[in-house]
Amino acid sequence: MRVLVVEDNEDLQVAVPAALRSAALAVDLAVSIAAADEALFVNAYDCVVFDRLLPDGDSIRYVRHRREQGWAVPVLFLTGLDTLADRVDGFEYGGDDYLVKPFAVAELTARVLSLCRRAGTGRTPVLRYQDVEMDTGRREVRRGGVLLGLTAKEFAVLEYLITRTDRTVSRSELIEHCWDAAADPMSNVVDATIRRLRTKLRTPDLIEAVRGQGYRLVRADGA
Amino acid sequence: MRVLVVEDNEDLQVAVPAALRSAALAVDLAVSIAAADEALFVNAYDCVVFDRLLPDGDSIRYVRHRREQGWAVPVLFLTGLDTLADRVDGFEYGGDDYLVKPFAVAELTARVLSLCRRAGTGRTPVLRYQDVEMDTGRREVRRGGVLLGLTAKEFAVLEYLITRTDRTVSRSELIEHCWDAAADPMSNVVDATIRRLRTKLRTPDLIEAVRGQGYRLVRADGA
DNA sequence: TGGACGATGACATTTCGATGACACGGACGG
DNA sequence: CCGTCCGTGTCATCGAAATGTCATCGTCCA
Repeated sequence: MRVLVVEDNEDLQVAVPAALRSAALAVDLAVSIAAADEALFVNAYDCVVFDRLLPDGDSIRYVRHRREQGWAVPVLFLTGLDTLADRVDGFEYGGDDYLVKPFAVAELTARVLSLCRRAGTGRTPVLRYQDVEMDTGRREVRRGGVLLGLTAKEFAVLEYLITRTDRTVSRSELIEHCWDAAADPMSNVVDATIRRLRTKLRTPDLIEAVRGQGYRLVRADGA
Repeated sequence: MRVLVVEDNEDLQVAVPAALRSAALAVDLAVSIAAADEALFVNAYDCVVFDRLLPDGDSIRYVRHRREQGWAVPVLFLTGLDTLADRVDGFEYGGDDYLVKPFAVAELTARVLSLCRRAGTGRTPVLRYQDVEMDTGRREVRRGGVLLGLTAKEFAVLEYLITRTDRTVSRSELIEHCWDAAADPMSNVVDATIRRLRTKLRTPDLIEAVRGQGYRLVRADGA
């Protein structure tokens, strides 16, 4: 899951991405509406975190504008203006959630995860595939009850695959959703991550490679 | 199925063809309208993906021009100009579909496949010929319910034949639609692929050779 | 009966995924 | 502040699968 954070406050520019990354999200940062527009132009995000007030304007106006054109990516606004009127504005103008400063980064993380999930295959806090259980809230994965120590990237990739069981997912799709803008689409990062995942899962063929297409988890009915 | 991608952005020049190829499409690349015109003159394509803005002009003007001459190949425009007015323009001037940047390459692939299919046998998700079923979305082929492991080329050739049941398809036509520009029309790649297909289909005469003409699938009513 | 054409199988080449070794950088603890 | 560990990305290499090439054989028809 990939998130764009649009924030001009220097403290939050550090804290917010850090918190989201530790939740296995890929995070890009933009410091203005113009920069955000550019990033949204180039990449596919699963969620956007907008500060209300940015150097080049009020982000609500921007989001409203995009919504009118059918843009559907979930948005969470951060704001210090905590009046009820503003809160209403946030929702009316295309915001999906709202967080009033000061806020706990943990809370932000939880809300962003929820928004990402909402956009995807219907909010499931615990994902299952055969005897693999992913607790997306705690960021824990168990295989047959045994806790596997997955890293953030491994978690992100497995989550993406597991929410798309039975579908083949291309490398570029994985890069697009599990890595941030710094990722090189030509490298074999995905391969490397898949390999580490397979090792930790202790069953290499749980994740199947589809030659020329990508990877997939096959819905195994009986087994 | 063969697709022409017209794109001047270097990142997309890599990513888009890669994604389409992984969907078993043969892809050629042009970097300008002039190059595209040349390619369209020389080869037959099942679909064209046009970037809106190219170094030598707006591709919409070009497509409109070609449409006026009766040109009917499906076109998908990629654009960053996401105003409603532009969207309308895209359709009015001969575009069959429209994708606003940023887009997920998976989405692009899905739309292109859909356009290719629409142009052919009118959007059939599952193609059938006798007891052969092709799931074009999933890229799977079954014979009497049994999954056959077809490779990308085999799939492409069978798909082309099956959507033209009862018609004889020449080798050059197959080369043109299932291979990219690098293919040598004099070689017997087609023969080799047909042979492998026959083997996997387990019935050699399912694909019939027409001496001096090419190959065809015959609509067998009783059998 | 000879020649053109398709079928076939062996083999060469290319492509792609798997793998392990290593490099880099940030986090953390001493 | 330094050293170590861990997560992550990169690279070279290997091997298997896919694809392309070639020589040969069979067959159909003039």
